Amino acid sequence: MPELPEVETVKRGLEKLVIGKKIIAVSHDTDKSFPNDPEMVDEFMIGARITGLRRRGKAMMLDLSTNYSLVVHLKMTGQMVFVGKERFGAGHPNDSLIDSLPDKSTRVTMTFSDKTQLFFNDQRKFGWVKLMPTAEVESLPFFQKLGPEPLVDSFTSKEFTERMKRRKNTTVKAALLDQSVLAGVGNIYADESLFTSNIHPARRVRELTNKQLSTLLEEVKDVLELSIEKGGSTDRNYVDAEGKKGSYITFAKVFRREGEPCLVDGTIILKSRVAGRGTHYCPTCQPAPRGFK
DNA sequence: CACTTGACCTGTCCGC
DNA sequence: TGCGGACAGGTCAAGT
Repeated sequence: MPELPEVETVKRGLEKLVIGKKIIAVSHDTDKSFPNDPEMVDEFMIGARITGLRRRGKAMMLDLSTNYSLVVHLKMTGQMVFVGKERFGAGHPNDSLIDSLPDKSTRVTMTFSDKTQLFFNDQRKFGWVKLMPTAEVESLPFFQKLGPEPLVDSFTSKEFTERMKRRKNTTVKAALLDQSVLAGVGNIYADESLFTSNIHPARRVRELTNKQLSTLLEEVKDVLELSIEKGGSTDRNYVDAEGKKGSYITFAKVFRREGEPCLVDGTIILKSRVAGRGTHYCPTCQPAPRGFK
């Protein structure tokens, strides 16, 4: 679920809410979500203050005053939601997700010295929160394999093209979703950027021109930036650090618009399966390769 | 090595 | 209403 813009939105929200707070208690329901040695937690997490937040790809780090960090991956259904002192209470006209936390999807609960709390909720239990020395974070296999950040200025279309061409025999959609090529693009923004690039998702990377690939990178950057502006996409589960939904999905041109008219030429948007994922496209704006069913 | 597929989980939706 | 199956935004292991 959460791709780069969603994780970035959560990170920015948490920066305003939890920096400087002191953790006085932590609990979890399954070790899968919080795979940490209890002694390490006691020594380096309890009593620590949160000093900063970082994002890398779709992962997020909460740095602690002990020189340890909490590395968080939300995977498909993870949420990091802060609950401050003001709650309306369930059933109140202004209630929201935060009024019912913790709930049955709560995997990790952190309590701060001012009695506010941070919840890691994750319906499907794919996500995790790992405590480790800050200096060791980048040695995790996940970060070792991770490609460059698309939104940093130093990332050029030349480098993007070279990296995409390492996957020249696969579909362009599979290459975009490959986090070792580029960090942070998931299913929504792959479909959206391929649409605005007029490239069919099932095209092989090897048949794309350098011009098409540099256009694709520009479209990837644009769609990620627009989505960050809109607070991310809420298709089902995603919420920001305050439990609020993102609005990008209402700007999506193809994602979840199957059966509706293309906003460019009115052709009905189709959905099929490419790279093992539900894939949305306009059959006239994005002509299919030969043999595509 | 490059590439594809299934597994990890829970919940929801759709057809019968 | 209930039941079975397909599907959901991500990654990883194991297969060819």
